[in-house]
Amino acid sequence: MEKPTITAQSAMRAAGGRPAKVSEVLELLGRRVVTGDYAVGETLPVEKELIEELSVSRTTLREAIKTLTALGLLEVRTRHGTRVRPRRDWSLLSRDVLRWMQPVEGVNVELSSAIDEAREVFEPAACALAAVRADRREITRIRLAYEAMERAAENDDVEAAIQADKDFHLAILAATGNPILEAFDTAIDAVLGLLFKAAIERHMESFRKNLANHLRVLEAIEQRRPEEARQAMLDMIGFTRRNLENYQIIKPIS
Amino acid sequence: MEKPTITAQSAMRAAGGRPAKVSEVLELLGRRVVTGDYAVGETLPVEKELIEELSVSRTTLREAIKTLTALGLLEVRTRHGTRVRPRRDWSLLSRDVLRWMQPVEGVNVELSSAIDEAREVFEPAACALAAVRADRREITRIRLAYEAMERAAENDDVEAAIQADKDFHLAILAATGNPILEAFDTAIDAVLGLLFKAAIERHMESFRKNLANHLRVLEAIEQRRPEEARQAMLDMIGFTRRNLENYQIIKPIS
DNA sequence: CACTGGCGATTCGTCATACCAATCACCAAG
DNA sequence: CTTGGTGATTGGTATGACGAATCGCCAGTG
Repeated sequence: MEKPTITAQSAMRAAGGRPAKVSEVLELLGRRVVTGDYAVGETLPVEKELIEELSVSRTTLREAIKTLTALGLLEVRTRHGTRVRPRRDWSLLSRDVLRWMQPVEGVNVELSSAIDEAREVFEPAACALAAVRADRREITRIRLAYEAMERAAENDDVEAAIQADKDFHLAILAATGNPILEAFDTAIDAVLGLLFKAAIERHMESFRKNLANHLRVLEAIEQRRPEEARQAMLDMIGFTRRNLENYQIIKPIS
Repeated sequence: MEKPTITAQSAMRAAGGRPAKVSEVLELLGRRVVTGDYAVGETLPVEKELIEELSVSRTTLREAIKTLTALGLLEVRTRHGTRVRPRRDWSLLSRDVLRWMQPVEGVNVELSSAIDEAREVFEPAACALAAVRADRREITRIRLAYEAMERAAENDDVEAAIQADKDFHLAILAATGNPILEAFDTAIDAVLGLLFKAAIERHMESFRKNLANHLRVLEAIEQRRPEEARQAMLDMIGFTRRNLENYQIIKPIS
């Protein structure tokens, strides 16, 4: 029997405050899968073994596996066991999966690069849509996020800067009125935090310089100019990308 | 107690051939949620009631609910019951959720329009990436799909046409080398089938006219010309969109 | 020796029951 | 009216059991 590197874990706690055993098992097995402790195509130990190793009941184990199956990580076949599905079937936009794919500390360069590349594809388009469709409330949300960024820059508050920057992008996505594009908010929320944190901590000044780009985006949306909004976002992402590449948080486009 | 419109169900069968009760319950509850039988924010009946209504064990019910929770449809809180989460939390790229959102026959116009709009955003970009990164095997797959489209056009084979058209788009997505963009393959696979079917059945001639557009895309990718590939895909989607709008399969852009 | 048939072990799917912990509703005591 | 207790409700977990399909092994047969 193998010796998975992920053995112990932090005690997840549900809303109520209980230990929430299922989520512990879920975290543990989820990480083992994405880290390759259980390789793609490999068959996991049978239920009995996992029950003994994890010291949980079959009920708990099976509920955790059900969740992993729904996330596309596992595939259970009666009498054949539980196998790890190929990577392309994983729900990469799920918060849990994204979290498991990050190393314990730091960022997953491959994944972050892919997400950043995807952002370049759909965020400019999202801006253009937002410029056409955003209602007053949504525009206000974008503006508030921008103003929070300004305050954070003044106060040198890294945490607030990250949060406000994320909010800015999430508010634009929400303003597109397209539920499919909005599905990316998990990826943005889960990863931009890590990316921006890594970048801003290294050099707060670049965050300040980027404020002007954000303002251009905001004003273009307010003035209902989709093409300007698209271009402004494109410029902003280019600026950000150069920073992230310099710090080797993501790798350059091939 | 309410009377959900979804009460009976088709007998889902697992790989082996058994009834697969969990998937029956999953289908039933999933549809009730997306159709609004259980409205957003509403609390589902307690476990005991559902067990009696569905005539399944608690184990089976809970495993189905675990899956729905992983898909973002439900939220379970100890002592407070199971509630339907807001729509923006649903995993819209999941095959199951997409299927549940389609009416029993026909297409969901709102959803299809949103997916088509998203396609216009990322498929041209995917083409440009594919033109840069696709390896020989991936290009071959795209070409084979195109040739299958030609054959289907000659033979007036609607089913083959739909399948080949889907393959063409999926092959391009797979050739981007970006796992995030590839996550859309479920949406493409689940919805293009319905859209194209509805369109091609109405007018096979438009499928033939669209062949030239596909060929342009293929050749641009083979010749490693990203901008041409992007433009060709943009033209193709514009052509398709006009058709779909004419047949009122999707609604015009607002 | 090669093939056939069957028995038993394996493994996931489902069920029934029990107990726990947290919370809520309600009522009695002050 | 407030306080405090008390039981019912509800989801979380643990067990033990049975079923069905499959696989491996081995005895029986030609």
